[in-house]
Amino acid sequence: MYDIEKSIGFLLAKAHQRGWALFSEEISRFDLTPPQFSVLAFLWQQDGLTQTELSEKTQIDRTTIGGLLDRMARSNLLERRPHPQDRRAHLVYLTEHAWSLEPELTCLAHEVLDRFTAGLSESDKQQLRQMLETLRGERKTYATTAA
Amino acid sequence: MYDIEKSIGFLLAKAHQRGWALFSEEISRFDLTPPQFSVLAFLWQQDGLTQTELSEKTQIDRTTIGGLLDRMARSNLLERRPHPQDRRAHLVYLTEHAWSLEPELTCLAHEVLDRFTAGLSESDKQQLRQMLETLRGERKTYATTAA
DNA sequence: AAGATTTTGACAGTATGCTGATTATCAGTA
DNA sequence: TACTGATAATCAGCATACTGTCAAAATCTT
Repeated sequence: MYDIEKSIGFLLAKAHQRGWALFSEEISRFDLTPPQFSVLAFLWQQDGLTQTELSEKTQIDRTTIGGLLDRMARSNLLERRPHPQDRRAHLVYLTEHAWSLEPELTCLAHEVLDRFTAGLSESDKQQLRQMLETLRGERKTYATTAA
Repeated sequence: MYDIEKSIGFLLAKAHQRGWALFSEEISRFDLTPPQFSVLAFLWQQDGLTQTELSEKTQIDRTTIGGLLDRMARSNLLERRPHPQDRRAHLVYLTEHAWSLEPELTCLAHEVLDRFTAGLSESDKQQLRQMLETLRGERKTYATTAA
């Protein structure tokens, strides 16, 4: 017997599904999707990365992030500039428009997250974060500009 | 500032991503995907459901489960039979082949889950299950044959 | 019974997310 | 310098997952 309803894999998928749905509903008016918001959030921290670097930071597959950046460029959120030293690579930069959205979207993301996790206490949330980090697995650490 | 790396939504997505990858790797030799395994697990519990009932139980979108069942039928895992009372509906039944896979796949799923959650204690896992249930949100309860 | 509403499943369209192959370029080596 | 291997990004192909639309059939209402 396999009680799928009790399986952490299944529950993870369904919790993720609900989080995605809640967040999608809120950010769709900005023509954004949850992964696109993630990319924005990483680029707000640091701009001018290659697609491969962005792929490693966001843990989004190289081939997936290609199309994702295409759509974000089409929405005037970012642009690709040639890499000065490497003609194979592109550097990804946010547009003024993307920068201007930062305060509002940051606030919105916090609100939605609070609503999503309304059933959990602060210590629950901290424990959950740690457990999810554990499940996420060990990853290479990447040098940050400001260590 | 939005620290996306600490966001429960983001961590949920990445933990889910890793669980999916681990499980995929193991069940791909059965030509199965994680959602397809979920459908199997629900059908092992109860057979002969309509697509809509199955969609509600598995929390997989009506339109998504259509194609999913197509592919599973193509792999000789299930078949659709006409509903005796409702000519719009189909009843989904597992094949002998699907039934024969139950012991092996159940065992494999437990193994992979144990490996996935190796970093967590038993009480951690129980807490995590409860928190994920909370995040998953309240759902309608469906009558089961054996209440 | 006749008309309105709902439900079931299909289809089109779009976005993620992956594998595998390909092209262009870079870097190291004989 | 020419060859070899590695790397950056794209493309094709497939499987989820959702929205919206539709036809057929069931159900409710009058």
